[in-house]
Amino acid sequence: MKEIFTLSEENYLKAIYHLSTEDEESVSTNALAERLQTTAASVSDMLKKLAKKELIEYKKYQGVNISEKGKRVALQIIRKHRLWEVFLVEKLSFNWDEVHEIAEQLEHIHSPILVKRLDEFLGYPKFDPHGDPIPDESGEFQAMPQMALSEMTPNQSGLLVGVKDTNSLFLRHLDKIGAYIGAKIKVLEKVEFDGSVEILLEDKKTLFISKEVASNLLITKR
Amino acid sequence: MKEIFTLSEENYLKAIYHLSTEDEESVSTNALAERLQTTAASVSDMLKKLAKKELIEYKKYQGVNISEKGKRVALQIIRKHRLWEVFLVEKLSFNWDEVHEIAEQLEHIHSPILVKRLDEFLGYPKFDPHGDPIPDESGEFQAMPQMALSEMTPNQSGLLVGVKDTNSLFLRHLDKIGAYIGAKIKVLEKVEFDGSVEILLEDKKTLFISKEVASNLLITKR
DNA sequence: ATTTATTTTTAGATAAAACTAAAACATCGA
DNA sequence: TCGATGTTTTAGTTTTATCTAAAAATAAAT
Repeated sequence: MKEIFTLSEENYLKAIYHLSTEDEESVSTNALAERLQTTAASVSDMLKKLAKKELIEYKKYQGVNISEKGKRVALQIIRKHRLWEVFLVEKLSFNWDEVHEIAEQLEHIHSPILVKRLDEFLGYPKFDPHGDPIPDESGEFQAMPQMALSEMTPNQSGLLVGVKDTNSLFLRHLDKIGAYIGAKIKVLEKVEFDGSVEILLEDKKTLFISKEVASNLLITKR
Repeated sequence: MKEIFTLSEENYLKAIYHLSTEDEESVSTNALAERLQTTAASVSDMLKKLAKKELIEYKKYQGVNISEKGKRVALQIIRKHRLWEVFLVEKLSFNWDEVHEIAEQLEHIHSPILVKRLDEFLGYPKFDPHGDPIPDESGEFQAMPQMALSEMTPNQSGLLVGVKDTNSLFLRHLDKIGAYIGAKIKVLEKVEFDGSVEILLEDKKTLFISKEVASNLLITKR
């Protein structure tokens, strides 16, 4: 007897989950309204609904925290989103900057068996094309210790494992400079003046990365 | 500037299209209500909406006919439905009796490029797992001349190219007796008494097919 | 050709998810 | 501590897609 949620409820849950992992604190109404491109009033309405279904813990004027139940639901949606992204890139040869909107739709397809079969078809991937971990059926995922490129010091090196921003313009910029998930990156020098970083990419090519870009690249050591 | 339709509108259009190809005449409100498991009142409401968008031709109390525009939209949804069914069966190893409900959801994903890539990935299939033709991007499809097995006469033979009913129980019965799309079938004898048919399947095995089953199997000669 | 039965449409309500405007609450600075 | 400011909630609408009950139109039957 699997409980079914509406498109809206699913999108709210996902947003609440993401915002609560970004900040440690409870999520504010305004932050949600901003994220979901809607008004605080609409958010308020929906929060009452989600609280009644025990998907969130909510006290008026105090912001929300996602409940265990809510987290389970959110992680399954995220699982589907990321699996579909892998499918689109690996099987349908989409570029990694083109898959987000389509996956936003596909993530709401309800069929546990479909997800299972898709996972199998894709060879049980652990990360999506942007380097984000894919939760398993019980919501567990591997979180590697990672840091932003902008926080590394000269002579440290590691692998590019993820991006913070998944904006299309940003991703295409990465394609252009030859950076991809899995690439080896070594920090050569940090420029005091503008916060940019000089790196060695794949032991082949040196280049300068702006502060903005560097802070959106996630690196794991070895 | 592609016009977007709601889930409901798409489901109505598809139902109207299917009902108008089944009967030659215009589609009645009640038939639609029955098909969509809703009330005549709801159908009446929706018909006004679809008519205003010029997706159907509608005169009060006279039933509906689908317009050219409506047909275009319906055929694209049907295209998506059937492509996804091929994907589920060919790539995710679903059985042909399991794919309908999932494809009912997937058919509403809006992304022309996705459909194109999926079609390519599947090798431009012309028929879905039940033998139904897949319309191309402009809505054209190959319609083979076909007849129900129950209408064939002894000694005629042909290939099983489709099923009328896609009910799960029926399809699993076909699996059990070894009948599949593409199988060669020769009519040996027709039994007067109960309308059943004795056939030779794949030049290997003879068996009796009930009248009910025979009338749901579509055969094309040679 | 009327009456009866069936089908279809309208009228009025409901539920979900959004909105605007206004009221209630919280917080921070003086 | 008490306003000023900003945040959040409530109240009242709107839109979409339903529904039930009743009215209107069509079709069937005597």
